[in-house]
Amino acid sequence: MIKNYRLAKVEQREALRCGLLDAASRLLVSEGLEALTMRRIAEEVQASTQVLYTLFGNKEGLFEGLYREGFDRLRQQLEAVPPSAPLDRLLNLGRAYREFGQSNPTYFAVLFSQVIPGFTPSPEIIQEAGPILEVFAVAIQDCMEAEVLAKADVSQTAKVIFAAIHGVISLELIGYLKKQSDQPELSQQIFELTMSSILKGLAMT
Amino acid sequence: MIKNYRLAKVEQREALRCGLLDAASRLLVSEGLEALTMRRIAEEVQASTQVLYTLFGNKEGLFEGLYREGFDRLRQQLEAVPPSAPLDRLLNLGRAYREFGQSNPTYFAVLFSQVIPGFTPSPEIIQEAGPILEVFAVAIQDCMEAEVLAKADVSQTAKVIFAAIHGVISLELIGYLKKQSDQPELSQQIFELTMSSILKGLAMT
DNA sequence: GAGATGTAAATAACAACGTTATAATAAATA
DNA sequence: TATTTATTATAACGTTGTTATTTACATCTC
Repeated sequence: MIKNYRLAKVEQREALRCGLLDAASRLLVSEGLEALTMRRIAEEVQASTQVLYTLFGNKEGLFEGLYREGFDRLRQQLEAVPPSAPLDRLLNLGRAYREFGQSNPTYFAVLFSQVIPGFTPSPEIIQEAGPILEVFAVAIQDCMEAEVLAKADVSQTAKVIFAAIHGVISLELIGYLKKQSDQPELSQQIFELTMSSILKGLAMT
Repeated sequence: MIKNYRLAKVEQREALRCGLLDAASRLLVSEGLEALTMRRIAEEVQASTQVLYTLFGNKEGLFEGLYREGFDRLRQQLEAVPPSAPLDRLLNLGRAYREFGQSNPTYFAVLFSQVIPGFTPSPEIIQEAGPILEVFAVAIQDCMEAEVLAKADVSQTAKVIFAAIHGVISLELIGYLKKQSDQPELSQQIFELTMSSILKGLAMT
């Protein structure tokens, strides 16, 4: 009986935690980073700001939850890429990553831009990025075994490919790849060219 | 006489403007983004916050000045790269970019991270990035003429190379390329591997 | 030259933010 | 039942960007 009470307690607590994170997530997506204030989040679930501090400690703690959520969404989007020939799959993973950034720009900013001035993501949070790199790593491993990529350190290769892709999308989201006055240079072209180039380069021994 | 007074006025005004931007720049480098508040900047030159608003309008206006300064510093660092064989020069330009990011992480954040929640850089500011891409473009043009890179659209190629390099440095600065538990993976290795791979890929017809 | 005028600066205030001290309320323990 | 603990709501504090108000001052008009 007492145990049930306690269990209910922690469950309720966890539910409240999830509800707050969910509200924060919704605010982030629908109204952007500006709307993501402690008062606004609390108001969204009709609670006081105090609960945010008992559950998350401070705003950084709440952001850690958003990190996890963001990485999870990204991972799910990557894992939803259907199987295909090794190299095609790698290309499609890259395209899925781009699509994630474009459809969730605010989450992308939370994950990869420093949206809180003095806040550097903790080692624990950085470790949350592991599964994303892992998805790329297995696809790369397949490519190496199919001999469409040169055999090399898989982890390093994954980081190289991920970084290149990430660079294009970062610049694109800020607006640095927009056309300047003359011909309309499509960001997608740059993206595809970057992917094909880096893969070509990594295919050589 | 009257003209001299007016001239002196605008000169004084411009001097004050430069002084404020300089103070902001110093604060940004020495104490980071957290210290970059309107009150702190004004205090640094012993003035009231009001002058900041008459000269820059608001904080975003002041940040536009920092954008220009940041891009200028980056351009200078790139132009300081000594001439060498085309491909070597391109590699050294990449390394200079990396060095800029590592020695000026806060400026890097201003230029490429969205440090003000609701603020997207204006087209004018984005155009400030032109000279940087241009430095890469001429080096790439040389590489194409020397036939160490395949002939292609120079502007597009510049963006591809820049994006790949930028991706590595972005991830590195946030901390995502740090070693995870086992072998100490040097970020520099990833950087060099990314550059050589993308250049190899772009060398093929 | 004296008063009107318009501009820029200093001061103080405002709204909103993250955070915390205080007080009240519920629950667990003895 | 009494007491201690934990959690919440309320209100407040300090700081932020920004603005209203006042004050100083240089310029223009008569």
